[in-house]
Amino acid sequence: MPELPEVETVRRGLAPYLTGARIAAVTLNRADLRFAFPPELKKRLEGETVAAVGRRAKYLLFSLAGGGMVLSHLGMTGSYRFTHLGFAEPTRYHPVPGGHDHMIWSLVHPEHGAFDLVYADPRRFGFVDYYEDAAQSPYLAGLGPEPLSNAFDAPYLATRVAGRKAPVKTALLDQRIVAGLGNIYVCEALYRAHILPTVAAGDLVAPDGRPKPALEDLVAAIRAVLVEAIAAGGSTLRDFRAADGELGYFQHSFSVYDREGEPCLTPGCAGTVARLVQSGRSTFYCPVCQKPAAHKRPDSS
DNA sequence: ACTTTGACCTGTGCGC
DNA sequence: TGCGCACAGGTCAAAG
Repeated sequence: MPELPEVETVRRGLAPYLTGARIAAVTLNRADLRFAFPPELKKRLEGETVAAVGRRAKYLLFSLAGGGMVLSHLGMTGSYRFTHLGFAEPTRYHPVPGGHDHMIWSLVHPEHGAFDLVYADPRRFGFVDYYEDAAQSPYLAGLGPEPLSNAFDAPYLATRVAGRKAPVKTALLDQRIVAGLGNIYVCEALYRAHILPTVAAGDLVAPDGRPKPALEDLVAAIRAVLVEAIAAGGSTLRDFRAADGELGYFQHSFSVYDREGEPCLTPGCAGTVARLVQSGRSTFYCPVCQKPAAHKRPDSS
């Protein structure tokens, strides 16, 4: 479910309540998610204070005042929510047996009082890990740059995909090349840049190693879709605060994703959105206005 | 070294 | 209304 914008939205929802909160108790309702909970997790967290809530790629990073760090990945169906926020009296949340509320932090915040943070994950593709030092996490090692950072630009991307025959769709899903994109936003970015998902990634690079204009378009499109999606997620945070709801999912409208058979939304394009399978994942695209890499932009001469 | 395929799980929506 | 099947936003390990 969650790609970079969703995880960032979760982070922004959690941060105001978690930062400065003391973790009074940790409840684990099963031994594992995708992987086993670290054996020391409960002991290390109880009594600690959350210093910051960060994000890297699709990972949430809870930094503790004592120096440790909790890393959390939401998998496909993971979500966080608060219960009892704003209640005058501390009230413990008791999950339904057999449900999907796998981890609960009972928190006390100087401003917000006592409340619970609940992690739910029906498919259990998510996981939680703990490190004394963030640098120890193998999940963070080897990740590509954040797509919204200055380190991610067309020349960088050109160096990473030069000579690669893999489809550009596949390359963009590779977290070592760029970190945080998933199936939806890759489809959306390729659509915006008018690039066919099946194009070999290396075809976006000129023989001299510099990015072709199409690759520059692609980088700009990636940035734009992410920025817009984060902005859309931000609007759901108001609802979340008001409704004590779930963090991890928000309604967002997509231009091509999951629109197979519907008309292409590009102005003047008469195409119909098509679906194909690449590396076992659905790709949605417009076969009319998305072109091979060699195409020239309308404004180029 | 590279790329593709299966596996991990449960829930949902569709066609029959 | 029920049943079976295809499919789901991610990642890792194994197989080609």
